[in-house]
Amino acid sequence: MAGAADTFFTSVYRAVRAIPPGRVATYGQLARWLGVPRGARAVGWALRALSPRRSATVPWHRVVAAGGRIAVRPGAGPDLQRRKLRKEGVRFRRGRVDLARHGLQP
DNA sequence: CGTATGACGAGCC
DNA sequence: AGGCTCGCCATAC
Repeated sequence: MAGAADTFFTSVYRAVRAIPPGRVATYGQLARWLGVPRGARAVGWALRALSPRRSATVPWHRVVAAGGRIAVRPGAGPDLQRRKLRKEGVRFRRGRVDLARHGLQP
């Protein structure tokens, strides 16, 4: 059912939207969902391409790097993302998300 | 169509 | 533990 409009990017956004509040997913995990086990970087590329307007409709802050680390993004520090997650009740452990507690499959 | 890019990940030192 | 290198993938040019 993947039409021309249903690109990899679109799939990524849809997957990210499926992440429930208070939980997080890693880039690699999302890549697996999309059927591309080693496409973590591609997922990152998709989120990077997210326009400010679009980012308002995609819970990008629920996507973290392996080990619960906050990936370094261009033009913005990790503070914003940490704040958003914290607001959803996500706990941090030495600056990293506690995946055991907030991961998709706890 | 070949090269470069990047919000990654795993391995190695 | 912390930092560097290499591999992978989907776009951009």
